Amino acid sequence: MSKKLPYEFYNRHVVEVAKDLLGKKLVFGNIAGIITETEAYRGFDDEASHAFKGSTSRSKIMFGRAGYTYIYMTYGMYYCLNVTAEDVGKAGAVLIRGLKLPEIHLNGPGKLCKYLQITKLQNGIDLINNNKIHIEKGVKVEQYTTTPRIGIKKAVNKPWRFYYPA
DNA sequence: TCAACGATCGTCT
DNA sequence: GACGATCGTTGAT
Repeated sequence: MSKKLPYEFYNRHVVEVAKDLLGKKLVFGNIAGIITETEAYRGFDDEASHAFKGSTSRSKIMFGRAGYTYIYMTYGMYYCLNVTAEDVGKAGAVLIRGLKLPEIHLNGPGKLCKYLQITKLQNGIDLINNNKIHIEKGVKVEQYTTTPRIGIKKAVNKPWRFYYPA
């Protein structure tokens, strides 16, 4: 039996998906860790989202099916790992900002992708039907903290960042 | 074609 | 607390 999270987990409001991803187990090839920090980005009603102004060659994956990787380069130096959410036509993505590994706690999306060797080659991977790269049921999260998102200049008041002490 | 900008991070003050 | 590195994406010519 598979422990992979089903399509129904991702095909919900992106804020709900972001909260529920806390404590889940991200499997990325030979590396696996617990997700400790996420941020939600939503099309149309979220000015800070890449998808706010509609679908582009970069953001079109956010408008597609839920449960896919969305990876992009930022500041010319770092990649960021996202997981798409919500139904086809409704853009949504959850930025994975923190990951707890047995040997190290990765804080920050750039460091996380550097450590996991994530590049845009891994963009658009189906997490529901992939045995190397997917997300599984993890640990129970007793409580978590909600704050505004980090590193953006638009929609700074939206409390769509979630994390818990690991 | 081209110029401005950015969901970051390490380093310097 | 402030700043520079570095380059793909975007929207304007």
